[in-house]
Amino acid sequence: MERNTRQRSAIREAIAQADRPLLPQEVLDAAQQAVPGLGIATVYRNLKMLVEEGALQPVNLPGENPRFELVGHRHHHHFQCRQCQRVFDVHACPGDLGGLAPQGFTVEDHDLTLYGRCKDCVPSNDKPARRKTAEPGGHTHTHPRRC
Amino acid sequence: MERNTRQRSAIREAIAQADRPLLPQEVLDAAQQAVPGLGIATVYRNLKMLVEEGALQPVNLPGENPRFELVGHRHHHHFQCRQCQRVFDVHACPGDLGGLAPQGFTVEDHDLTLYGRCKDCVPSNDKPARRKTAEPGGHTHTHPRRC
DNA sequence: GTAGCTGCAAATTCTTTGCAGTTGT
DNA sequence: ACAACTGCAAAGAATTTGCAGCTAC
Repeated sequence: MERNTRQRSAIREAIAQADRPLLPQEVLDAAQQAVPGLGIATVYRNLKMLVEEGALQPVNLPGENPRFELVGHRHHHHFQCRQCQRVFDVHACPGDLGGLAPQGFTVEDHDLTLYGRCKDCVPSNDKPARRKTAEPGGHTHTHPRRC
Repeated sequence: MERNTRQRSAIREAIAQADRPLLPQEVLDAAQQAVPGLGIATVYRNLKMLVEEGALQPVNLPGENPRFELVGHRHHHHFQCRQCQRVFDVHACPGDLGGLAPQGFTVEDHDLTLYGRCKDCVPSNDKPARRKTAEPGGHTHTHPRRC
């Protein structure tokens, strides 16, 4: 049976409080406010459990490590700010994209990511809104051109 | 100055021959046909160089390790087969998506990934077309719902 | 009381880097 | 000749797993 530990509650709560998908490290930082001794392995284990039991859903963006958010947000996409690197939900969708694939291919689903500046990082503002996740050396950022 | 080694030629050639973006390991496998002793570190080093000099571009899909393809394909998107996991180019685009983001957000670019079955993996066929990249244990596959 | 959970440390996977030897030009 | 390049092995970063002790029920 599944238990209700301080750790699990703190992790679930950290994600519920956030207004955007969080990285495992961000979940750890937030949940440690409530449970100081909390370890990163426990965060990973609980994120996996919570996803499996349907409480959370992973948010995978191109070239980014997985983030996590509550389920219940129905089908939606994401926006990543090029300045502060944070990710936000976008509750809009271009609609049916079945016609875009080559002949003979069957399209079942799609993922869409928008890039630009978030409300807190208007183009003139050069300092990130809040913290900026340290840029891992190996990250090759794709900068897709305009359509 | 930049040199012309057997290794670099083999790597460039492997990618030029492929009809789809390749993972570093796939590049290694292909290039080793021409240069048996080739090491994976050399592949990574050359992929990085070739990207920096503008010969290659990285292809990042959600939750996937980076793949590489030749540049020159103008703005395009990608299709991943749910059966064989291979990735293909899609030379179509839904167009302007600037209207989808929340108030105050500025959209500069976008990434789109389609999921479904490729031509070789029609829905009735349960065996992957060719090789299937071993499924890394940690991979949380997002299965976005229909729009 | 005991199965489930936790923290720590070791293991994995993917990628990068240090180094000594090799090779284009 | 000599700087660029290569293979190997060690180092890194993100994530997973083994294990002995802890704790919710």
